Amino acid sequence: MREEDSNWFSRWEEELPSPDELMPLSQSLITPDLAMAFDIRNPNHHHAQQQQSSVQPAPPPPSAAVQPSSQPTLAEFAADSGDLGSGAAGDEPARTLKRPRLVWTPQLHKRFVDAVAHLGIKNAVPKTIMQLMSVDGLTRENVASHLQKYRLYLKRMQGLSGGSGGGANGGSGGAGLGASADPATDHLFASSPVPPHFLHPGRGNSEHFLPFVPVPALQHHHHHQQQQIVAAAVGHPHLQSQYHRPQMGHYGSSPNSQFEHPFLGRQTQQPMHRIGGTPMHNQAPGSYVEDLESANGNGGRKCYVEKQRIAIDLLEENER
DNA sequence: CATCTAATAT
DNA sequence: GATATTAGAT
Repeated sequence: MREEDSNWFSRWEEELPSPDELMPLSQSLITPDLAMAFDIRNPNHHHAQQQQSSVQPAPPPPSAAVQPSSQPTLAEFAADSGDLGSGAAGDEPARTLKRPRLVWTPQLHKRFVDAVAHLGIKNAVPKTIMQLMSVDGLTRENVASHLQKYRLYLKRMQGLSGGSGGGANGGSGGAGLGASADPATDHLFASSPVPPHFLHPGRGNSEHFLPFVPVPALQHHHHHQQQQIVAAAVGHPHLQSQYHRPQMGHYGSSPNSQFEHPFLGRQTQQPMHRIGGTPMHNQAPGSYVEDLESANGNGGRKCYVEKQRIAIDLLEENER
């Protein structure tokens, strides 16, 4: 028995770069006004690794409300200029904003996984996932696309860990680091632990937690000035794919730590710090999910999306 | 209309 | 290579 077996998990996240540390070198240097101005001037094409602070998916209400206390929004631009020479220039529908490619950072992906875990495979559909994640700028398509890939990843893992046991990587319990079926198909996915239920739905034990989440309507409160600020990480397709993946034969060590990317965005501002000074951190691989179950499981009864959303936020706070 | 899967485009 | 977008079916 190697302690590694139980250690790799407690540290898996610590190795992830924290948003603050990842802060590249821009972001808050840009004032909201600038960002806005930039936004309008963004003719087309990716090449703009800028993120939108308050991107309105469809209706662009001219609410030029510039909030001085904008959260760490990004606005990371840089060499966005050079479009590919030509392309479609000319028309720049301010109404049809084209957002930059979303970059799924490990943190963002983690939120995604948490959301799926909290919802249960059954309710984990693009729309609900997106809602639970509450990341500004995230669209249903973003999630759908990612979900599609994620499902394929899970499927592959099921195949490898189902039956033979072997070693796949750490076994079914821990999907994530250690070994992936194909290092060429999943990079990101390996950065987040995969709840066991994902691998065998209807197997193992607990059927599921959330029997059915009504998910009626999320935040439809009349006054919602909570313009989440995103921050979805966006970047250059080419720039980001510069790093390689020297991870091939790694065994119980630091599998992934070369992930360096933008930051992830948060939503509603939550100046809250630790809770009551109870650092109950270090959750075991299995207990991290259980914690959730108690929150929404049978004992907890049905909860509203809002609650779940909060749950995710808190969870992240704890696991940090 | 939302979702899923596969294929294709950027 | 990672995402986005599309198509066709459910």
